[in-house]
Amino acid sequence: MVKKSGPLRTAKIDIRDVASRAGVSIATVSRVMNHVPTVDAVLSARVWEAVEELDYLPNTQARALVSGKSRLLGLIVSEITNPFFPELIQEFERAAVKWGYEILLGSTNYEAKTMELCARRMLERKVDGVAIMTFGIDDFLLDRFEADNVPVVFIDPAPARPLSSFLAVDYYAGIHEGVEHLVGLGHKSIGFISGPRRLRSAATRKATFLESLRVAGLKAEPAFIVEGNHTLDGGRDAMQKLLALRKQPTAIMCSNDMTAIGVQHALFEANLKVPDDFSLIGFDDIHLAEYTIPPLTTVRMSCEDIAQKAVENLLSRLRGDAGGVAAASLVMTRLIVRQTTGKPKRAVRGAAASSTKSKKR
Amino acid sequence: MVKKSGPLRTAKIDIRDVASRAGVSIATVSRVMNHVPTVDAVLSARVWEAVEELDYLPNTQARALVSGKSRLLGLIVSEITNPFFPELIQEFERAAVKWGYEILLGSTNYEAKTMELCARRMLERKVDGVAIMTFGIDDFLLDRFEADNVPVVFIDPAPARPLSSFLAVDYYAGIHEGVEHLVGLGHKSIGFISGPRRLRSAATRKATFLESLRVAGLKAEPAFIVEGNHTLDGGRDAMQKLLALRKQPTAIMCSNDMTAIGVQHALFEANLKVPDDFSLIGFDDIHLAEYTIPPLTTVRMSCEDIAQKAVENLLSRLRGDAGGVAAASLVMTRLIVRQTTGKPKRAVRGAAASSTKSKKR
DNA sequence: CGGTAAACCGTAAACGTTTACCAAGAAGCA
DNA sequence: TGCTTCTTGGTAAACGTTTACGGTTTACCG
Repeated sequence: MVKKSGPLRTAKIDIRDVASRAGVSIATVSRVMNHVPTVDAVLSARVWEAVEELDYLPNTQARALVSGKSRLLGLIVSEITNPFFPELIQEFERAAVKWGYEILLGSTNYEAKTMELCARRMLERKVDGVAIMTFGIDDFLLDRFEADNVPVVFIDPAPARPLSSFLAVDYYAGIHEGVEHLVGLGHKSIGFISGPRRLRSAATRKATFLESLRVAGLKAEPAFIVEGNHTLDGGRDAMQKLLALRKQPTAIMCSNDMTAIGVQHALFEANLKVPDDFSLIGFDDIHLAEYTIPPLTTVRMSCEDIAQKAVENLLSRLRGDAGGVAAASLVMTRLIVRQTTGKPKRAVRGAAASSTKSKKR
Repeated sequence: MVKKSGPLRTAKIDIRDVASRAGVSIATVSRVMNHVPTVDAVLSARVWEAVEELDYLPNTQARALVSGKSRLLGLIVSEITNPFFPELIQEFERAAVKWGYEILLGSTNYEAKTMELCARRMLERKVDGVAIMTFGIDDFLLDRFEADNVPVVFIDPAPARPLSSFLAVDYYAGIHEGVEHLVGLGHKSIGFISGPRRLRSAATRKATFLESLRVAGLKAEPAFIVEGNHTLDGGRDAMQKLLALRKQPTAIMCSNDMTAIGVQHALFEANLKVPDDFSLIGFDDIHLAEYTIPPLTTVRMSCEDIAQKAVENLLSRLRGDAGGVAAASLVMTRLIVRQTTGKPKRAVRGAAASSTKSKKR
């Protein structure tokens, strides 16, 4: 507010300006700014006053250069354009700032080349830790992180390495619940649209689905398992493949919600109804899932949970709590029943029309 | 690849290591890394070789500290969770990396306090320029950017200031096209669901809508103009308000696509059909718009265009091409007709059922 | 009242680059 | 051959912080 501090110099003000205005040394200013407790209260007050008056902002790069800590956390995701990730990013950032960290974002678009670029940026900007929320990473990149002593956390099991750790997701709970729900409704042939092959978590989801089928006493029809890529287009295309089949499943589970929305669209174009003609279950429970028409039954995986656990994991290792290699934290999943699941057509006995109306929330 | 370089030192390698391995001075290494042309080809080759062998990555913060350029562009958006922004961000980043820049992301969530924090981060990290793609910013923050000599670009007209500039969006073209389309179908009372009041671009969209109505010879019914907030929930709530009205519009235009999707949901819940009971037009044309059920008629505003123009604007001013205050570049909008618009119920003469089927793409 | 310990603060040396300036060698010209 | 002019590489001084170290003051105890 005080403007008398001079002729509004265009030159940026630094710690020396603050020091001289407060009548102390730069070391003291630094200590005050870093909340070092051993500085006298009156000096501290003078410093803060000077900081206010001069609108002083410390230079992050100088700080990072000498201290060796950037207070930056890297976050590498698959595709920022898939709504699941913005939700994740938001939570991750929230968790990070709570501890005084900022985030550096990277999006791989499922390309190894881009992943390498992202990793390189993270290294160059000297992030203190990295969360990798997409497919696996080449070993030589992990070597680099290790060489620079930066901890890494993955989603889903990753190769055991000195500085890397992972978050375990209990896919089984939710997915199993999903097929049980379908079986309970009378479905006997259930299709699955997977994610991109390279994405580890997608592979796990598919394997878990297969396992659930087995447990439920159904056997998998290979033709009903088709590969998607976690996008709207991929879901649409995959469903079209399924529709081209002679014999078709009566229900479809999808590796993520975007795929399911693509499926809904394919069905709409084919003039088919959900859940009358096909039952549909997604995965992730993005906010949008509540808003599709009809609202999507899906498996919820809390991205808040994931984000929090990821940064906690990273930070605890930064504090030297070590351990870390094994992941203690388990992320839960569970089924959210909305309106894309119903009895299969062929199984319908009497009350055919009423199945659409069951608005479970 | 070559591992003989020593016992895999955990210490990070710096420019000195490269220099000594290549048998040159650090100045030469620096020159090589920065592609300064006056360095001898054979030395240059030796340096690159050493860089390869040592996996050397320059320290960005040291670089930035001394050169005064961070090669970082700030991007402040409203809400990362609104799919329009990820698409924007992706394009912005693409454009930035093309010129060797990286981006620092900030999301305000429509809160002035958060905006201030974002701006502060940008300043601290010493971004070379900032694009502000959300509501206006407090003057004192602009002062800070000016004091630090960092150029700013806004979307939509902003106060004229030495270092700030803006992108002009031709809202009128698309929105006018939208109401003309509706009028052509026979609609006479058209409602509008706006964005958050504080968002300048939202205010402009609403004003433009009103202007288009006037031009079309219709008069605005105040009760049909309701405030949303550019989210799914906001759209749903706003539509519920409209549905509670005694007399209702036959068509609704929305300030963005998320709002329109919320509206579709509200209509679905009320067991009303689009476009039979209500025609609906969105704004933005996010990728998802093609996938709603039915697919959304909307006004396209190319975020690729916006992103490219924003970084070009920033970079040209960084290069000192100056000028800049006035925005030469105009971003166009145009209507994309899909399946949420049709004749109003009351105006339907004979072929009522067929209107749904007109699949224009 | 003298001496020791504790509490604070300032000086200066890092941190890893870029870059202005200078020196040395090569090449061209008389 | 000797002098000038390029060319090219190296030396060293920044950049804005943090922090180890040492020095000065104050407090406390005998």
